[in-house]
Amino acid sequence: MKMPTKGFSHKKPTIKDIAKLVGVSHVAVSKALKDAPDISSALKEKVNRVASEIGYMPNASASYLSSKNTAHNIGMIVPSLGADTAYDEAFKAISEAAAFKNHSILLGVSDRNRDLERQYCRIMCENRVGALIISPISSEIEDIKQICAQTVPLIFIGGKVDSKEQHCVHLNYSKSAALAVDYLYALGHRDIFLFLYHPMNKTIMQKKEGYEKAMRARNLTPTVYLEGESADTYTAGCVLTESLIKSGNLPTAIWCASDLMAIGVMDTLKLNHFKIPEDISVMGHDNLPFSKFSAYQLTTFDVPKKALGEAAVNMALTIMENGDDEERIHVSLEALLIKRGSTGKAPVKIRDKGNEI
Amino acid sequence: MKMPTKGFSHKKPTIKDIAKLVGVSHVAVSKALKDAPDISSALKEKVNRVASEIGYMPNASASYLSSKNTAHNIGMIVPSLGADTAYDEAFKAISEAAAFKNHSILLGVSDRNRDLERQYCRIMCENRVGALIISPISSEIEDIKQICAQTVPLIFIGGKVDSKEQHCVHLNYSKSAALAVDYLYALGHRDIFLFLYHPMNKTIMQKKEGYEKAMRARNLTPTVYLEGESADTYTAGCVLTESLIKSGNLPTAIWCASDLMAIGVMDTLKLNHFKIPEDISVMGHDNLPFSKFSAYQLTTFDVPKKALGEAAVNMALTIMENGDDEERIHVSLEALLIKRGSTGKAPVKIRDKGNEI
DNA sequence: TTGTATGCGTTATCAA
DNA sequence: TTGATAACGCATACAA
Repeated sequence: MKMPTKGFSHKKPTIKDIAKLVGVSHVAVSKALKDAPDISSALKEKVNRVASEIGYMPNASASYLSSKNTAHNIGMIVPSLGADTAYDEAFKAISEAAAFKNHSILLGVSDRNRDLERQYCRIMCENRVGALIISPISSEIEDIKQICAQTVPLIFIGGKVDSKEQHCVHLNYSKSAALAVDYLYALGHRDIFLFLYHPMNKTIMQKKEGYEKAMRARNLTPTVYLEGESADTYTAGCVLTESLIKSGNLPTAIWCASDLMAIGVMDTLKLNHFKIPEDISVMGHDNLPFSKFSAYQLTTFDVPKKALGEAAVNMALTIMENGDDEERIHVSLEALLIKRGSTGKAPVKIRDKGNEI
Repeated sequence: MKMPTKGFSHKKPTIKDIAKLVGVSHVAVSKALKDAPDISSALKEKVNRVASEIGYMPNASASYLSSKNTAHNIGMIVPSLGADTAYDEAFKAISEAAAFKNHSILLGVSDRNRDLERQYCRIMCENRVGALIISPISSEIEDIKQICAQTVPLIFIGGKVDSKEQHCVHLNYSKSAALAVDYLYALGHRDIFLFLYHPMNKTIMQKKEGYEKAMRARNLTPTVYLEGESADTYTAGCVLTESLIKSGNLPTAIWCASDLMAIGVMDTLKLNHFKIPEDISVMGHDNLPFSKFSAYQLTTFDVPKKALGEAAVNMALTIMENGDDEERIHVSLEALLIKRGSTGKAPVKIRDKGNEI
């Protein structure tokens, strides 16, 4: 029989211990601790005093098990947390709102690994989180739905899922595409390329289709390049740009599917003595923290990360309080164009030979 | 009586349901599910088949309540997750190792708010995490210790706590200071400033003292500037640099306590037509993702974030498996100098009037 | 205003 | 190899 010196995983005081010390039943203590209306304030005071004296700490597992209606945690699964995404901000919004109601967040980073994502789903289910906020790594969500069915309500966030059959906070990326082409066209650009990366999920497809549609609507030829993986779009931007420079096939404007990719493009252009935006305009997407640095001044789209988190956590809390009824909640958010110094008027020589009507 | 259509927070299958269907006691099912040696493989197979058929999902709360020795989660509290820190990487290392053992991470972001930090400590305790990995916002950890005492073992990470009485993975920042001065001195710099920000916690103090000691050891005069807050060190870097430019009091090299601050410094210098590193060298600390961008090429210190997370999670898992014995575990990590283009030889005119012996 | 009895889902102990 | 029973800490319905 092991007896840890520090007393962990050993005997923590329970409401029964308090009950003994105060001289009442553990039921009275339970009620007193949660400030029930049918307990005398004298007893409440006594109970609370003794509780803090002996270092009583409620046991969330026991509480949950006993009263089945109140889950104590919220789950969240994201593909990444690092510089390439902005889920840290969404997490902060979620976590803060949850902490306010004494819930905590179980966070899993799937690292764009399907097996890990499923593993986290299972963990969340076993922990009976009140809701699982998930930005899936793919639009194929059948396996996720199957794992969590009947156990945990799902809230999908991000650009990959936009179904009326699921709760979701959806980011509309096709709108970004329309705005990007609009903006560059107004600056005189006719030769606009789009840089994408693998995998070709719904997020990327929306940008691609939105871009192609907007270009064709103006009688312009869409040109799409695809390179690299979502885990390292910076390098993809560098590689693409270098090959374009070599082939002498540069447009007057490049829109990149991610800020990091745009940074790679700008770095490569500058190394090759191109001026931004005088020679070429560059745009990104996501408004990541470094985009505003004066060395880049990247024109980009701000995705409302905080609003995303807030919408999601509100859904989660609603579900946890009122149950998950038939009706699916659906929130749609759009990115906002942030104009900075990386974009400017199209260079004159190019504009002259452009296909203006 | 509410009956949620989707069946959440309602009746999930339990081992008793499996027991009924298979025709054995729930105890046999419990054992079968965990592959106990004293159960026939025939029964195991049957049980597992039925379990997956009816969508059985273990209940971690019940499991924990029953067998007190195995906590199922690990807690983690950090001051921030965003671009100004690098805890996302540490988190990933921790989370991955934990998921491997079917543990999940309860994450709290204190946002450098003391009340929130305490709130999260309480939540972690109520959830009975097996260990709490915390990077406290201050070196004053008495309140944290008091809240968690007897309930949750603490593992301190980062530069703020370096006590033999606590488990900790400590980052030694004074070593960085020595290396920074060493390196700049070897490049010919004699006029080296240190830029710091509030609050003056242990992390900052280590850099300050290490720097001053190293400078004095070379008969150089230490010059320390203090500006802004940890939440926005970029602006602090800009402000400090502008005022130095105005007063014409620029050194040949500046070492900043954070990369973000160094970026602010570089941006401001470049806006004022200073060349880096020809006119002035700039160094940072932390090797954040943007430091390597070719527009900055920031010489900095890489703090071993992954190693930090790995050391911490190993401690946590050890404690969860073997209990928390008397002996405190102590790991010390040092940052590694990353030489890039933002530092170079001291400008000649300055070197001539420098105080060389 | 307080107490008794019962149950939540699982594991541990011991007996069969 | 399996099963009956008790226990984990707390909350609820109902009784006192």
